[in-house]
Amino acid sequence: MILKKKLSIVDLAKQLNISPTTVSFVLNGRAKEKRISDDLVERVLKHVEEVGYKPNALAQSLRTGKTKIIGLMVEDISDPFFSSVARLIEEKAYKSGYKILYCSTDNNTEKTKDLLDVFRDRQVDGYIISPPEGIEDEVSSLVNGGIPVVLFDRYFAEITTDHVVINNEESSYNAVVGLINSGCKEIAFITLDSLQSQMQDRLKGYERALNEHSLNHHVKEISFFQDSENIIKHITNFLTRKDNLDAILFATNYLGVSGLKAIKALDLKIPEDLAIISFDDYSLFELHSPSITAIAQPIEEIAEKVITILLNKLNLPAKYKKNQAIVLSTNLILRNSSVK
Amino acid sequence: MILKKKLSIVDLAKQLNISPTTVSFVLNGRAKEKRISDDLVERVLKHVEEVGYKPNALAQSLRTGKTKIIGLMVEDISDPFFSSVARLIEEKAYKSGYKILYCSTDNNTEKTKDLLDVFRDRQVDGYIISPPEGIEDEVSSLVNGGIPVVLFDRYFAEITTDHVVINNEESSYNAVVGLINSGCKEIAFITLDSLQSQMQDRLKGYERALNEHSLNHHVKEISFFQDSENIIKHITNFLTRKDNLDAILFATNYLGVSGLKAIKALDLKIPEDLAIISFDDYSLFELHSPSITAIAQPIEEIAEKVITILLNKLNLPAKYKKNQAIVLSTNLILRNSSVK
DNA sequence: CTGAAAGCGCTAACAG
DNA sequence: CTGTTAGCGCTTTCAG
Repeated sequence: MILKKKLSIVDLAKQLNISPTTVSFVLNGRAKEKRISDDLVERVLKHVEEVGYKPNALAQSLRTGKTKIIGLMVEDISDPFFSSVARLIEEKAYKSGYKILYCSTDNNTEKTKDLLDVFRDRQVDGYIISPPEGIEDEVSSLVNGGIPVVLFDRYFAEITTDHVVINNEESSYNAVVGLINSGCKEIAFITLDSLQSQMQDRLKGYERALNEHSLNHHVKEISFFQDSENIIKHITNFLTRKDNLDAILFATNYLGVSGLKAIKALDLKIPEDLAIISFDDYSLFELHSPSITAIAQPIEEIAEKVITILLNKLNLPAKYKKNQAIVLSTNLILRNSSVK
Repeated sequence: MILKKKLSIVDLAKQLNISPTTVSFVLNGRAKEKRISDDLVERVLKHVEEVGYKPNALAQSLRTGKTKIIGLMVEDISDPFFSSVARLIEEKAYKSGYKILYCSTDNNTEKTKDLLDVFRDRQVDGYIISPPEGIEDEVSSLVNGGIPVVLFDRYFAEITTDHVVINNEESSYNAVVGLINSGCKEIAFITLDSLQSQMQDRLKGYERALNEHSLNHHVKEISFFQDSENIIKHITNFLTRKDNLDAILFATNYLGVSGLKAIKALDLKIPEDLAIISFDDYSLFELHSPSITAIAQPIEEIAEKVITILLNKLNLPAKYKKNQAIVLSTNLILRNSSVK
């Protein structure tokens, strides 16, 4: 079925006794424009079909400078939030003829810089990035170079970029207020020791809610760079030291999962001993006993916005597009873990 | 920091007053071989560093026919099993200088064929595929064309390929025997209506165990192509009709998750009313009440084998490599859901 | 309407 | 040791 020998456009031209130019025009749908006879067009198309000719995308890219490849850099593709978003982005990208070159950054600044180089070398047409700290300069220079970049999940306040994020501050504010209303007084916030915008905003929301109600702050910042084993240890330690807590808000899904494991090991009752809310929803939280209240991100909307903005930029000259900062709303899914 | 203007190897040569060839040789580490003076080598390297020159990977690829890109096709990147494997593969690939072009096949044969075309057009150097049914011919022609392909999770018995799978039959056999030993008599197997090898093998193991103990078969095959909503409905319906069941083995993680939801909705007690075992472990199963016994796949080993085999083939001429069929063992993690 | 020819940036024979 | 040069396969300008 599939031919061994790779045909080039020149081969086709020879076989058809016409010039490569003509073949190229026909293939690129510029026949009308170039006033090529319908007869010829059909003959070319038919022959292309017959011999199963496929243009060499590499040569095309080298010539046109366009690769039809989007570079997707997420924190960790095995995280359910990121893999779900990636899945949807992929789908929409393929529909528009774009392929995805992807990688996980591990939130590692140096690794990410290397990866950006790799992507640049391969001349990806556009970037979708959930950036780690410290790559402002690299992103800036991409943007200034007129290359489409969309950040998501977090962004850099200092530089102007397209980005789509959620209303992090409001989301954690609302979650904490919910806990307060259900009678909690000593509410902890377990988060990452991260300066990334989304983490800082979640922290702000938590603090604002507590301040408005004159409650004590209990913030536990966990280092991102460790395995779940260690995260559980740190949470366990925190919970043991702070034995007066009556509620916890987890800043990410995997902190939530690790937290649940710690709580289980400590044999604490949810929500009696500890009310729980976690950022990011997924099946685990629904099926847990008791079910876990979660701040669900609008995954589909995020993916939709990200890819729409990017495709738009890809198709229109840079000058016509101004940057978009999209802030989407989360959905607080009330379950049994947060009501005393 | 990053330069706007793209430098070519010819520019460098001019600036250094030498020929592009020399620059190319130095850059490709063939200086010694070509007996280029250490002095010159250093001068070139220094200059390259200074001006921040990066070769154009596209041109390199067009010239050499190598892209240093691996095409990764999984069933669904948002599935925790596949995303975990993908994560590990990615990491190892990058370490060897390979990038990953990925896509989800949705188990859709036509879509996969298209995707294979796309990958071929982009001249990926090698393929890692968890194949849907019906792409034997395409895989064959790739393999026959001398292109490195490694299948995983499933394979095609009819064609010889490198692949890494798990001992599916034995795994489900052992799981079912476990259920039988703990007193279960009416054991259901909830699986997909799939002819893929891994599904068929899991079914075989189930049937063999039942036959050896002269127990009744209760197989429910669910169509792959529907959302989880519908899967839950089908499972609910099945459980309602078959109200004499005392155990279920789920053939995949998401069937397991859907099953748990159905069971919860029906208010059945695990393991009293129904003992449960599911293929594929993850955090949900450990934290569930009761915790769910799972057949854990050796994710790291799978990724390790897959990428090792592929890199090997990539680096050695096809003739020297014979195909490897790796069968890895699973780990039955006994938890509370399977002991009556 | 069609063809010749000039590159895109790189590699590698081949010739000094 | 180093330079010239011919492509890899495609697009596109410019001339018919």
